[in-house]
Amino acid sequence: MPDDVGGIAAERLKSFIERIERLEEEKKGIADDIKDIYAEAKGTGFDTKIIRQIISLRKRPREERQEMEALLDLYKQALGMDV
Amino acid sequence: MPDDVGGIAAERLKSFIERIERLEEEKKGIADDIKDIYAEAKGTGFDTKIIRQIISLRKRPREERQEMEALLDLYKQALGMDV
Amino acid sequence: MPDDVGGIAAERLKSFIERIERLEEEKKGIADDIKDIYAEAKGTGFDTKIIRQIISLRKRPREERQEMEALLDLYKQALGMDV
Amino acid sequence: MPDDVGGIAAERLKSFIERIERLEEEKKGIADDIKDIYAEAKGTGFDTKIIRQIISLRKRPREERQEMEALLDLYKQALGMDV
DNA sequence: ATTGCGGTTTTTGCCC
DNA sequence: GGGCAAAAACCGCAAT
Repeated sequence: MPDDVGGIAAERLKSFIERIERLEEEKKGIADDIKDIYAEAKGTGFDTKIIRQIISLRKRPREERQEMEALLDLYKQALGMDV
Repeated sequence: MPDDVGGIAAERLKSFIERIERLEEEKKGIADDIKDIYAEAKGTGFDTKIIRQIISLRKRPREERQEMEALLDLYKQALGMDV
Repeated sequence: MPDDVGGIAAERLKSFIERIERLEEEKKGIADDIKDIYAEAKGTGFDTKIIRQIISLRKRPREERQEMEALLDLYKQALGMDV
Repeated sequence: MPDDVGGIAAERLKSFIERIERLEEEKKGIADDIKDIYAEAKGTGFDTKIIRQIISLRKRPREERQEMEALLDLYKQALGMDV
């Protein structure tokens, strides 16, 4: 562990932190852009919640999705909920 | 809500989603870059948990100042001082 | 607006705040109990994520649920996703 | 995973869910009580937003102290001081 | 009255 | 798998 605070380790630490902070700002900028698009979509009449669902679904492998649905059905059945 | 699925609304929807997905990829790319830096820092011997704490602490003062200002404004408002 | 800080208004404010804080503690206690049950269910082999979905579904009126599903299908269709 | 839907697992699942739902109702009840107090405070002339801020500020020091202690521990750890 | 916004709580994903 | 940070859903408020 670099413990010579006055030496090079402190510099490195500072550098790491600043690089991370810089990237986090960029990340935040993009997040804001995404938010803008959702707002625009909403303004056009779309339901943003559904859009989020779609995007979420497109991320997951179809197989996994079906597995979760199957499990959900199973639980519903066990509870006597309408199948 | 645009319900002519085959028409222009579908195109718009597709466009929105693709724009969002594109930006999310970018965002993920940056998140990965950040991860890499943490890995590098760890490889250099730093404790990433501490680095996270430091970054969090550095972020807080910024937010906190804004919050305090907001509270001050609220007090002014509550006291009937012109805003 | 009660602005006589030294008078009864300050007392009332204090009282409100303490009552709220007391209730928030209770609320947190219950939230912890809920967490415990999820943990127990998980320990018994259940999938907590699905349980959460079930509970969420049981909260919503069936009609509303179907509406959302219909909208989701519509969007999927518009995007050419497997229907 | 217990898959004998008709058997005891279904009973257990049902039991877990009902216990959770019961507690969530209680929690909601308390949340409503809190809401009522805010309403009462508002009716008395107080600004609820300010009250929320105050409660939030009062909560913070508690959490912050714990956080600082945790950070201190981390530093000790990072410096190789026996934990 | 309706809708957008801010803040709070809940859920999800991630790293260890 | 358990704890922690980020994202999303939810709710009350305000402004129009």
